Amino acid sequence: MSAKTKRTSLRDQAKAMFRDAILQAAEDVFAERGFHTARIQDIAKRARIGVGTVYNHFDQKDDVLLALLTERGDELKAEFSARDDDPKEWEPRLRARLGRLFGYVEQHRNYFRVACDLGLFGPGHPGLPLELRQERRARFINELKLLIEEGMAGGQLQRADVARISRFFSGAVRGVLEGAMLDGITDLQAEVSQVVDLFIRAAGASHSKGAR
Amino acid sequence: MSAKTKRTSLRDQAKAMFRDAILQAAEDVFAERGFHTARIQDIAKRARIGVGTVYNHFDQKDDVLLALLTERGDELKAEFSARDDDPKEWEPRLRARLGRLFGYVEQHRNYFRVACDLGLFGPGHPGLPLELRQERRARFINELKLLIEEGMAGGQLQRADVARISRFFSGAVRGVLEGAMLDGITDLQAEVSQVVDLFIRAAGASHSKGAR
Amino acid sequence: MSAKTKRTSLRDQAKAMFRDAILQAAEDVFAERGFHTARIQDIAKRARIGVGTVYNHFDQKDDVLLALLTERGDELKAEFSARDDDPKEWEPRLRARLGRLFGYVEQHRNYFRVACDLGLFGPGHPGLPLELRQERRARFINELKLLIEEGMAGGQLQRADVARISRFFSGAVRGVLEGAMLDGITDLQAEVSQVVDLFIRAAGASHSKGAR
Amino acid sequence: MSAKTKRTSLRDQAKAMFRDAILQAAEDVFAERGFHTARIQDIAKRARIGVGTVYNHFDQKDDVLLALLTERGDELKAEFSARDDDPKEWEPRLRARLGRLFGYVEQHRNYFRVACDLGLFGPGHPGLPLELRQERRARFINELKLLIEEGMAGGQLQRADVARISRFFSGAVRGVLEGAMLDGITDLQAEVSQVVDLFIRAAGASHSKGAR
DNA sequence: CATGAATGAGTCTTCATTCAT
DNA sequence: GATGAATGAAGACTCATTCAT
Repeated sequence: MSAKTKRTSLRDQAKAMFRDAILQAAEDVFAERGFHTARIQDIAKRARIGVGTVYNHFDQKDDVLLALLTERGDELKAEFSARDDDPKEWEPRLRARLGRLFGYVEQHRNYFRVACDLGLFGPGHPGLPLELRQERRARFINELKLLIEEGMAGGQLQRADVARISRFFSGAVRGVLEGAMLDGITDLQAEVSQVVDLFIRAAGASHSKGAR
Repeated sequence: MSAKTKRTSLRDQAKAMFRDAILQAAEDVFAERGFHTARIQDIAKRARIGVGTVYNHFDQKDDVLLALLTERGDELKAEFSARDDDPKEWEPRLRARLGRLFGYVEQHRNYFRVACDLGLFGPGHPGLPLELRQERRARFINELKLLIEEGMAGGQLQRADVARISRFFSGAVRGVLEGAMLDGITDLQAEVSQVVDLFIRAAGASHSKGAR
Repeated sequence: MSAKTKRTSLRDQAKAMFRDAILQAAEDVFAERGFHTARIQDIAKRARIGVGTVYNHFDQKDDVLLALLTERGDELKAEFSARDDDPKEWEPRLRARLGRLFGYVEQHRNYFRVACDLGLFGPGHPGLPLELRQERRARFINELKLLIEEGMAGGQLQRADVARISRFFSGAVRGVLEGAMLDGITDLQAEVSQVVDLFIRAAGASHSKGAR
Repeated sequence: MSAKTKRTSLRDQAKAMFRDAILQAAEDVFAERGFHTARIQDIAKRARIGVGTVYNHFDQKDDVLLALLTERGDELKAEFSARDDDPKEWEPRLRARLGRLFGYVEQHRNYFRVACDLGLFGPGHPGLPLELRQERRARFINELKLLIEEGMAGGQLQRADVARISRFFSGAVRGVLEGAMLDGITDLQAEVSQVVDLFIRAAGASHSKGAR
């Protein structure tokens, strides 16, 4: 049984390796050429495998993108999610969580470019499964809304329309990340504190400002 | 000669009408289906003309997009540009200019969606003429940078890294516009004042805050 | 209006010519290589047109076959159908109708081969729309059954299980046609009388035999 | 040596079992989906083995079909062939031999469908090795021709063009078998006597008819 | 020898572009 | 200049075949 288990395990490992290689290659190719312009052949070549192999792991081109957005998106969300060892105070917690988010983006720039293009923040490129586009955006924005609501409930942020604030803030985050990468800035971490500072001053409660 | 001039003029008018119809149709179709997914035939059908006619006015599909982004982009930029009758004070001037920007977007939602997708703010969808993407973004961002620099020079904004601030602010503007449209908000004008308020509080000089 | 009518008519004519050329080419190519082995490219080349043109007239490969079987099948059935100037007597009528059928097959050998392959008589090649296969066969067999029933009602044929007789006879007809063509016989018409003679002797009423 | 012989024998048995399972699966799958539409994978799955195993027993897909047609065809021919204990009289002998043929078809319906499709009687589906198609047909038709010639020589059948008669009769046999199966008739044996009766009346010598 | 994942040649189908009317 | 059918290059996807385990 041990032998069989081991063999199966090896197969699964190999399978996972191919799958990962495909996703990694897709990440790069999609980022470079865009989803529609990218050819399966390009992905296969980048992954140093045959075209058919891609189809052994994914039913269609769309599914490669879907898997990429879903899996990397899960990781991204996991980074941004609250953790037990996060600071108790709201503002430091925001800094910590956003720091992890920026860190993940720094490590997965190509995924981030693709995800932005495909609707992580905004409406996303049409001509793609609508449900996918909406679900992607909702997950990130909702997480952000909850965080903002916490801030308002805790008195760190002024009471205001949460949807409005989160549109403003999520946009700012996107602008900072995309802009920084476009401007050739490599240390995204360094941008975190500025974004948080600006946001706190923008939406923070008055006494918070007075404290400065 | 007068007759000839007149006839030529009529021809030009007719020509311009076709051209406009094509651009309008392209705007709608690109917004609905995305540039790559949209077919020339779709645009022609929407414009109620033949495919060949599109090619009488544009050399290739890319050029339709190029013209759309260039011409609507010029209009957008014109709206956002400073005007003689703008308020002299910096903050009211920002409100006025941003108000016109939001107004234009409200009137040309489809163009805005396409432009966002193609690089008005960010890197834009790859697989398109790079020069176009960069030029688009640059024009808007530069205008914004100038405005921000004015604010810093005039003391209305804290001295800071202009590029950073403009990445933050341009992103926020995009987030508010795209988000509001996604959330079904029809009166974009109503969002202007909130965006400016948040921005002023975020980046404004201390006495500015105190003044509130 | 006349001009427009004329032009439309010309266009329609041209359209029909392309369509016919495609069907004719398909008939030949399908007969030579079989439906599955035939490539759209082969059909296009045989018709001296571009691949895309095939798709301007038919949605998919299947539809070319469908149109071929339907249209030629209609013609075939029309030949076999009763006509006003057919002899009143049953047996001469059978000879006349079968004669026309054989004549049509002689003129459209390739269609006949394809149709046989695809279910004119039998179950037809699987992997094709089932409804199509069944409908094709039914049309011919039903016509034959009616004719046989007439013969029984009129006393020219012995009373018997119509389905059985028609299976026997339709098979014989197929065997004679396919076999004759395989054996290199060019004058199919000459086979008609033998088939009818055999059939009459096989299934004819006793007095019919006695008459001989 | 005995041990080795035995072991080899077991191996051969096992090998034969795989081979048979593949042919049986192929028979079913080809009948259901048609040769071209059937995938090796389908056959392997139906045989509950791996794809590679199919290739351990057959060089290519074509060879599976070839073996199927050859081996089942041999069995079919063996059934139809004359046997020592066949009746001495020609007509009863025909009944006996055709009875065994129908019996074999009843037991191997799927093979029969495939064989019909691929040229047991007629030209068969093109796009396959021509030699195979012709050889298949020839074997059955020749056997039939010999039988018919015997009948003519013995005076049971009218003197006539053997090729013509055999085209008629082989077609009728095919029509009865395929038609009966299509019409859902399970007892093919019951059809034998009717086919023979019809054929004898059609082609039998006059006194033969009178004898009835 | 069984296995099934890897492979890439082969096809259908789409759609930007051309051009005769 | 408008039109829309013709065109063929390009790309997604399939599946027979190979081969490492």
